[in-house]
Amino acid sequence: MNKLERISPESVDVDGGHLRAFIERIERLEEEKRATMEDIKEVYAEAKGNGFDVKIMRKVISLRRMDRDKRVEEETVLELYLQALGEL
Amino acid sequence: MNKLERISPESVDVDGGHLRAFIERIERLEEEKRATMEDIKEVYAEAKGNGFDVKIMRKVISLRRMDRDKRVEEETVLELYLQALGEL
Amino acid sequence: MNKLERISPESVDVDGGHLRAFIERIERLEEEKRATMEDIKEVYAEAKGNGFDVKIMRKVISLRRMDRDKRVEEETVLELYLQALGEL
Amino acid sequence: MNKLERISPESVDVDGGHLRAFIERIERLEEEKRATMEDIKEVYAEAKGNGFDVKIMRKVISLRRMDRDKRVEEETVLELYLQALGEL
DNA sequence: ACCGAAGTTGTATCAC
DNA sequence: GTGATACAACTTCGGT
Repeated sequence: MNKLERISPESVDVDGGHLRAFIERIERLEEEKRATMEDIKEVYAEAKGNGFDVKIMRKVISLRRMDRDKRVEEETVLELYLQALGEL
Repeated sequence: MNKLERISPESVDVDGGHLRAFIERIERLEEEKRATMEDIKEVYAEAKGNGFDVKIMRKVISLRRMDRDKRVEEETVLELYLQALGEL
Repeated sequence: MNKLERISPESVDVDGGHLRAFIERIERLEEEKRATMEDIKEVYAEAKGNGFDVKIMRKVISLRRMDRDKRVEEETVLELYLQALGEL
Repeated sequence: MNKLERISPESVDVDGGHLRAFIERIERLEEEKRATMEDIKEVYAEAKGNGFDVKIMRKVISLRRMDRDKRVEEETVLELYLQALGEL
């Protein structure tokens, strides 16, 4: 038995091709995300160029995002209530 | 110039006693936080023992926290608006 | 009230007052925790103001915490051994 | 009319329609970004389901990203050199 | 003991 | 460069 085989024998048989495929899918998606983030920055820059206050815009967007999140959470709680009632 | 003096000479004169004091203050506060987290767990356990659903309780508390956060954010936006108006 | 009595829908009487009391105890504790977290941040800020590197401080504290946990674990094992010996 | 709209409406000539358009473009892009992040999480989950270690995968991707950034940086420096040479 | 979800911590990005 | 925001990574917690 050589040195490499002695190290973590159970993980020696990793399917490199399979792993590589996953890695590359993720990297492609991350590149997509990065591009979208660039686009967002550009829109902010354009808005700023039109005299709008970026800081305020961010806050407004953050507030609207909170509203959405809150709505989702409310639905989740409702579902939990209904489940709990069903189990009584 | 010897080896030690070449390595990050500007950080050689760290005031160890001063640093230690900061570290210990933080560690004391972290211990305090840990204790509070323990207390919270105990209250959840007690509530569960009284027939309440911990998962639902967590969601409810999360919702109420969101409400508070949203209120704070609204105030922040309001302040930003007032600032922006003052600058017009 | 036992489990069976809770089954019929008309007796789905969640004790709101009781629940509210638990919720409020938890929220009070969470506020306490939040305040402690604020304090910690302030100490880091103060340390930074005194020229210390916050990132490194965090590392130091993290290492000391690991050591502490390790020491506690070792003491637990030791106690188990001692108990076992006492029972021989 | 809500709280925010009540503030000196007559002297604040923000172009609401224009602002709204910017906000909505950003929100649309953020939704796109969120969807991509979801996709990434799904790929990780699928990889995990195939027996791969997500934590290690993240490390691998992070290392490859650093390499890529480093390579891009080096190319940038190289271009600067070439430009400088061209200007001699 | 593991899993998924939630929360926390640490780091990077961004606007000023 | 600094403080604030957002993201990524890690830990915790309750349930199975």
